[in-house]
Amino acid sequence: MVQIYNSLTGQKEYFTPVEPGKARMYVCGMTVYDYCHVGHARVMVVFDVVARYLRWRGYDVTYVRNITDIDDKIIKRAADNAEPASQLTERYIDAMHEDATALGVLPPDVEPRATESMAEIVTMVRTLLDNGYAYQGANGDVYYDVSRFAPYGALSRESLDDQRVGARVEVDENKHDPLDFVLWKAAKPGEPSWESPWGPGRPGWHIECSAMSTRCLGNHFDIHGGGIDLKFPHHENEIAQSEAATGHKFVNVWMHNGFVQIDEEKMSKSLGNFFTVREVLGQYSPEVVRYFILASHYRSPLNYSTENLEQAGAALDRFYTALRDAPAAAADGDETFCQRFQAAMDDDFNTPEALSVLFDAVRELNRAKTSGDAQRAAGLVASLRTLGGTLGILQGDPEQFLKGTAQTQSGISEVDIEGLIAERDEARRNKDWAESDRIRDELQAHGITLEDGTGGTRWRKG
RNA sequence: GGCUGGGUGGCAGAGUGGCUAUGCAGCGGCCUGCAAAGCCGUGGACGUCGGUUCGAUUCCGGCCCCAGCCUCCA
Repeated sequence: MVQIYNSLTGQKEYFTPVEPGKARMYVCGMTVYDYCHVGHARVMVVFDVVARYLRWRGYDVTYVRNITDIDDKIIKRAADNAEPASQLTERYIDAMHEDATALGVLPPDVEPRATESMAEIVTMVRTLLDNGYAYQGANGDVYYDVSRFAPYGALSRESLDDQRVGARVEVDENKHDPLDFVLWKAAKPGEPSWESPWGPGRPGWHIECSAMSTRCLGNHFDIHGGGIDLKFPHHENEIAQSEAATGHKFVNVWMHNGFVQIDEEKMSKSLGNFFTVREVLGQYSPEVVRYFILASHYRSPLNYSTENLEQAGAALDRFYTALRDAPAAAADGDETFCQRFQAAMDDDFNTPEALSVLFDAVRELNRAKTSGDAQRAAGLVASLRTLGGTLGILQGDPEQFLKGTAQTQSGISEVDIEGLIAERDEARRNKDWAESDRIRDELQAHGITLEDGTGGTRWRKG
């Protein structure tokens, strides 16, 4: 059985869906006013693996990942650019989809946008007002009254009083309590707005997720995920809004992935120490980035460094070297490795452990290849490709992966490489080892490594 | 100050009350013209102080240190 660490209870729990056989999952996606950075990539990859794995385990998964396409930052950025907000968001939504596709992230089943969910948002705000969980301030904004929701603080495990002690929120005379938060924000002149019973305005950040998730998945669903920085206040507020509005339990399992860090510090837009996905993909293949993310457990911090990216590349080289020259995958994989892999993944999606199982399979595959046991090798290839598939890796052509984008990076074309190899073959036939080694060194200087095998000489990057 | 997670061998990173994690790097061997790749073998670890236990890196407690949240942030 799959076990998942539930942030709400602070422990691993066996996954028991609301509806047997189904898994309904909502993940907080991006606010689209800029390019995705590696932190966003981590969320996308991590929950992509959760969805893939649950499907592989036989669940009928509905995966919803929203897009926040209206908020203060978007408005500000659009104003700075002197362009309509919608034009700005369209551009970054396209960019996000490109990044996701490059990283092998499968599209979610539903990708709702805040601006397309206004009816549900307004309805939910109205319900909260009608039920006495919200009030309208003198400035026209509608606020959630935190004191009315008794379980407030359950997710962050802090009482209201404790939170007020450390509160850094600005004093706002429109609010009854500093911890109250905006549900509906009245529009200032020139700002994008939507009609509502409280005048033209836009939704607060938290309400849109409550509205979109319950609209797409029902009042009560299985998994809600996002970065750990969303735990408070965003997710805490979602619970307060949703449960107060629907009267139902909102979410069973809360999943939060850890940060990407740089030099032991959180990568974030506010700190400015971030790398965008497209920057990184300019230097490393998407599969390397994906492997780098999965080589750490999703709840741990992930330290971004060139060294760690290089290590991810080296690990994939080993996989693809084993896969190269291997027989075609058999119909069935190896039972033992499959079980070990499943046990690792069942334990709160322990991808590092799962990868170690795959490495053990690699050793077996290399042995089988050496001993000429084609049947065994074919079974192991099947295991690697199927199990790798649930992680979204090892689906490529080995030769292509190992040669990489050597031509563009090393400044030497594939034709030239082949030419030099032919020259070196000639030298080797003449036992001119000096010339042979000279050519090999020359290629190595271009980042090309040669391997002399029984079937001739082959090359790879690295 | 409150709350969350952590501190594992040269690096990355899992895990376990007594038995090899895994990958990269190192060392020895096989293979090779020499290499590379691969295989075989091998060294090296669990922040600190106490406690529980026949035995703790693993459980409990104190302490130290790190990261994060408490304000927009994946």
